[in-house]
Amino acid sequence: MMKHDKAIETLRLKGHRLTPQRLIVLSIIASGSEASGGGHMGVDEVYQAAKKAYPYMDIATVYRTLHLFKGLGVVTEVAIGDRLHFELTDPDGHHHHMVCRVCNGAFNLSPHYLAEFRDTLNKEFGFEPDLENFAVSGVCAKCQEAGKAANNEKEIQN
Amino acid sequence: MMKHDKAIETLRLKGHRLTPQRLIVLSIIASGSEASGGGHMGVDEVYQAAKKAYPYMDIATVYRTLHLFKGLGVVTEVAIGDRLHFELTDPDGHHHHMVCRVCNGAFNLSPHYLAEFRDTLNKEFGFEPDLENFAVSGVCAKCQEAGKAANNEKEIQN
DNA sequence: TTGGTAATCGCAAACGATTGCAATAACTTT
DNA sequence: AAAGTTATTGCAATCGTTTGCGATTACCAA
Repeated sequence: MMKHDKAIETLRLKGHRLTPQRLIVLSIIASGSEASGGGHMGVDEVYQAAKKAYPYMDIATVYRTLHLFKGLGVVTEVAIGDRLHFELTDPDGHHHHMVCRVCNGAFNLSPHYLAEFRDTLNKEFGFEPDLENFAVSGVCAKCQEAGKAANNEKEIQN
Repeated sequence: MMKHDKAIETLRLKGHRLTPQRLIVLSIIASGSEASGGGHMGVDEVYQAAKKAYPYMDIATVYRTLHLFKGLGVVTEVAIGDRLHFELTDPDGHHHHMVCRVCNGAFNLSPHYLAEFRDTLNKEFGFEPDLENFAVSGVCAKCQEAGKAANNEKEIQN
């Protein structure tokens, strides 16, 4: 609710128009983030929900709107298993993601784990990394366990 | 030359067929990596070169071949400005990349800068990150300078 | 309240990348 | 050397995403 209104204010201030399409996409992302417990929403998920509220909604408009919101910092883009997902930007400071390549789960990662890495790249190479929207791919603890179990079964069968 | 032959051997051993298409793609990647000084090659770059040597070559075959090589560890995939690039895998140990989002330049990054990061994720979250093929996006030192200069000019004009 | 104008939209085409399928060709076996 | 098996290919369709374009519409000024 709070973030929602703030986002609308941001749109106005930067001279963007308040179209029904934008308001719908915004409210969907906002509700989605609440509903699924800090959940990211896939683009098609947003599109399907938006079409229900506004049947003429086009997928291109969804993409353009999400990119606009991303540029305004209203929304954060997360690449999950090479699809794009979006969530309301966390107002209490950005967080990053660990994305499991097996179950596609996304886990939050506090920025402090990256601060040192950024400092090193800065000092050693003068390179300024984009860490506002950082995601590491990998395998989460659960899927590592599941993987081990599966391997054991294979060994038994052989 | 060395790596080239080794790659062919790897193909054989894993039971993959030695087709002209695969040999052509391999030699293109090998020469490309030599030519442009450790350079990555874009997929279309590989495709165009391959078509000259073998006019029936299809872009789908190039993608399939590159993915096969990637799976065999012969070739390393690098995402540069959201296009895929490929290079012969460095036999002296993997290296990572810093990719400049302004000039699309790619700079090598020794794995030791990531070792600590991996350890932390492992211990704190049980998360095993994929760092074999890691690239950070950001802005390189040169483009930061250029950016500052451009901003100064703007200020003068206003 | 009305009209002007520029941002935004829906549509369709195009992008880079992937995939299904029937035809082909590399390897194995004899 | 010839035939059989099956991985691999070329082609075309499809995926998710982006872009060009003419039509629409949100906003501002009169």
